[in-house]
Amino acid sequence: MSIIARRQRERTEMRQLILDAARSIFLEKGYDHTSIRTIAERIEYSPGTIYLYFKEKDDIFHALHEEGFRRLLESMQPLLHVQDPMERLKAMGRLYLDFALKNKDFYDLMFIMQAPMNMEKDPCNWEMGSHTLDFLKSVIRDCQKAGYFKGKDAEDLSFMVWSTVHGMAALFCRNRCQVYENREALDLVEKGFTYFSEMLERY
Amino acid sequence: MSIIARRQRERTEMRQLILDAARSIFLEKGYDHTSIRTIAERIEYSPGTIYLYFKEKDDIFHALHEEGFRRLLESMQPLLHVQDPMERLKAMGRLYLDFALKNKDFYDLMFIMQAPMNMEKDPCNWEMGSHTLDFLKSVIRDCQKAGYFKGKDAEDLSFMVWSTVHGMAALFCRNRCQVYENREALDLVEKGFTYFSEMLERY
DNA sequence: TTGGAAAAATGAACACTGTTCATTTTCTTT
DNA sequence: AAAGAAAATGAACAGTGTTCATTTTTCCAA
Repeated sequence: MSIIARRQRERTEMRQLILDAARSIFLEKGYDHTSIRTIAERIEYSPGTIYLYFKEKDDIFHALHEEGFRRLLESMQPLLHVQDPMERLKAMGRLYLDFALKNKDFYDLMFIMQAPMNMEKDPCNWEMGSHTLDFLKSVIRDCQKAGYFKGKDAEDLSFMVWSTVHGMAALFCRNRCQVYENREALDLVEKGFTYFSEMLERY
Repeated sequence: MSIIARRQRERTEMRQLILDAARSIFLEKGYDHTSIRTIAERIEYSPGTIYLYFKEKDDIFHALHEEGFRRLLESMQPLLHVQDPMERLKAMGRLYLDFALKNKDFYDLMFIMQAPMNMEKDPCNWEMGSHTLDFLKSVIRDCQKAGYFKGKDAEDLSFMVWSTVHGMAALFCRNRCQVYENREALDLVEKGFTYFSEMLERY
């Protein structure tokens, strides 16, 4: 019996080996400019071997997509210690932006990259995404119970809030902040989010 | 003399022929999945011919990038007839979003795609982009003169406003609205923008 | 310990990509 | 019609994702 167990273990180890190499190269060169051959070379295996562990290149992408969502969820943990709903909402925005700025390439992978966005193939991540979104909606509803956002629809509001932080993250990730000459991108995001927080609080 | 003139004319006609074909295929299959050979085949020329009119594939991208910015600027024309600054700001957001939703692929090309974002190569579009941004800032300053956004920095505010509409457009373009199951993406954007407009007005 | 089955890894091959360039075709002028 | 210039060609190169017949390694029973 122990042999099957070892086989299984070695299999997941090999998968992880590929994923680690792939992530490192993706984050360096981008998804499109990373070839299977390069990944294979990095781990000192032949290109064909990769296909024994992943059906296609997209599968590697999806595995990393999943890792990104796990990291995002983890980074949201501090929210559990914030009681006041509006403070919690603002903290959530901050943590989300922090994640994006500090994990630029993971963020790109998760929310910007043009990848096969089909629920069939990536049910786990859709679930994690949905959970995060559900959490956002519930925080917004808590705010409403506390007197904010009277008469607004929580779902529509959640989309607007998400759009704003995503917008900043996306402009940052794809270097569009450069149109603001002589301005530090990080500073723009910082100030922009501060204003948005104030707006939310007064809405 | 007339022959040189015709030569010149034929040259720009050929460029346009290539651009039209390229745009049509880009918008259908996306930049990465459009090959030079496909474009050549569409216009019934050999692949090599393309390279007599464009140094490389990226050059075609940049030409379309420019066309996109021309279209965006054009679609902003109605703003000249809106006097009230806050109405003008809201109208600007609407027109921007309309442009993004109706020209999904142009928008993607202009604001999302990971393309060589270097000012040296694309000075014209950086200029157009800067102008659009300058206009946004000036509208915001007009709002401030009318009593809105007291004590805020116009540039930082412009970044926040841009981020929000861009965020919606980007989530739309890259199919991330799908996490909202049973919701029409266009409806989310519509409601989201309405809320954002209200927030702006009260800020 | 050895034979053979099963699992794992290989790398050549296929059809595709962007790009280059010697060759051929077409046009223009003398 | 001949010579020269401009335009178009398509084969070739080095790269891509992916497949699969072949080889190597691992395993267990005899």
